[in-house]
Amino acid sequence: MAITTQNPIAIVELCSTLRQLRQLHGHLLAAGVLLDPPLFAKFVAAVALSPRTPHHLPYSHELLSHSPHHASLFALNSMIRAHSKSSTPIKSFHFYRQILLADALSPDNYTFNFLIRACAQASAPEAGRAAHAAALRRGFLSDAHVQSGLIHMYAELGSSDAFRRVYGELQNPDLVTQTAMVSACAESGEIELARQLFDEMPHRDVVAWNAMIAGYSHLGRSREALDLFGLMQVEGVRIGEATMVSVLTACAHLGALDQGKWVHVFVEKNKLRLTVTLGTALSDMYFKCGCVARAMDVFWRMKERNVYTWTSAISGLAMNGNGGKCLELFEQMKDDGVLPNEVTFVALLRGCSVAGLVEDGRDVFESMKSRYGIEPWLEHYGCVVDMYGRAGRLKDAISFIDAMPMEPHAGAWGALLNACRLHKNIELGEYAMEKMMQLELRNHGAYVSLSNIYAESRNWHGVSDVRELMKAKGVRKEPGCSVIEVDGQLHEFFVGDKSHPKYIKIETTMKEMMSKLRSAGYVSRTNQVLFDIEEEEKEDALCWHSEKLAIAFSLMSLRDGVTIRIVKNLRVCWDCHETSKFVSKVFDREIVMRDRNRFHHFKDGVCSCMDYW
DNA sequence: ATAGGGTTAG
Repeated sequence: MAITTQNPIAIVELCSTLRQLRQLHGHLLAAGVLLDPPLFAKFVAAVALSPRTPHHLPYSHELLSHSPHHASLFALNSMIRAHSKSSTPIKSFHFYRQILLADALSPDNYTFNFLIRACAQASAPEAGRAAHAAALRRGFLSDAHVQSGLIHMYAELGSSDAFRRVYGELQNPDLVTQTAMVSACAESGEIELARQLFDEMPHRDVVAWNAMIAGYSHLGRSREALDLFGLMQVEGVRIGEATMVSVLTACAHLGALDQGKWVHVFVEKNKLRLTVTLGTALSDMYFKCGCVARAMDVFWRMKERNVYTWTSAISGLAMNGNGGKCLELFEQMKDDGVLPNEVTFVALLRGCSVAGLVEDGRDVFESMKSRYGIEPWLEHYGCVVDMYGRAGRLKDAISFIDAMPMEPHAGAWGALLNACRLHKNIELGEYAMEKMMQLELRNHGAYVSLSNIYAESRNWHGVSDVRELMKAKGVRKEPGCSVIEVDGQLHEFFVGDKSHPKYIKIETTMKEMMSKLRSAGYVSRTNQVLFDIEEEEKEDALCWHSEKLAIAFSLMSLRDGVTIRIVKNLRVCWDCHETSKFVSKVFDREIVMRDRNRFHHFKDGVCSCMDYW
């Protein structure tokens, strides 16, 4: 590496190994650059905050402890800041004490801001209250960023009363503080209050808009997030990278491909740099819209990829049923020197599961602990159960559950139950259901799965028993909802929904569609279709599942050859799945359907899931 | 010289 002393700080960013950092340090030392205290402080700060080096934090600590006379307030504040974002935030207090112990130094507003954020990151209420008290004692509570930090911290700690009190005591809250309050209210679920505060703000900058948009996005209220983004453009607020990230998240959640593409064009037209965060959000949006090729294209165009980027891609491939590619990507991730985390393994195991790669999956699960020192979560166990079950190895699945070191959760039994549905094992299915109900009485998905097991084996008594049970336990099925996008406009359909302005035409189209499908050999299995519907509606032959309504509407609205893209909130039922297969053949139309778990790509009468889901 | 908002899975 060629080293100049022109801009030592920028070079820190380029180092990706501890050796390179040491080398750089040696060169700067030899050149006498680090004799200048401000530059030394900057160097330490850059090392501490350098995101690319795994050992940057201990190394910056080492640098600092070898030159105590250089430990300026700036350097120590930087250490507190760096730790506040790390996995060991509580170490911030070590540097806070160092400031207190140094005769020539005393903490300032920056110190407390970072310290308070460290407490939030550490979820440490006692430390947080101590930092709050210290900031008060030293007179820094008038600082907007300290206020903002406190509000953020109490929101993070789940203490709604506390952040309201902090905010309530202020006479004239600054823009920064108001924004923190909006964000805190949204985070604690009080989105309406957040919106009210937001609307009442005399000035709203980009950050305030982003906080509000992210608030909606976080609660899954993605349409409101996009609506607000529209308003933001009307007001002429300058749109930046962070805005785009929030908007892309909302698009991904909704499966709003047209709007997502618009963002992509915007990013390119305005020459926004494809940073890790923005690139990841963009690639993830394409994955969640079922556009694997575009997603991978963005992925490989990125200059830098971190664990989020890789995990998003592995998970995206798994969702789209490309499990083999997941493992390939995992190898490339390792070659790139990026360490996987818990979430990466969830994605990988799901990939092995959908691809039926049982042996690989078992190796992956084993390597988690042995090679990466990662303790599996309940989710990981659930994935493995799903993997065995899906492959038809129900015995392996059940003995895996029995061998779990902790109490199996409802998810593990749920995975087994789904496997029993796929492989038509009533006896084991009933057992799994029983176990599941001891843990989670209100999981409507379990009831539907069990009912489908009965239905597929024509056991009508079983079906009605489940219905009775649901009624007795007061379990209500979440209403099925499908969303499609036509010309950038989102259309939402519920089960038996007749509220769409063009419903009459939808109904006609639907009838024509179904009769064409029937003459092509489609046979319905009404028992399953009707399970989700209320008793009185059962008689009504026109009560269609939301995805069927969405398909009929697409056929009458979309030009020939345009892919139908549907996002569904629940798992797709057998009948709608069958219908989609036939539509793809009879109407020569590709359908991409995202359900609760995965994607179904229908083409020429075949689904990418090979009828296993 | 340092401060706010955002990314992954379920």
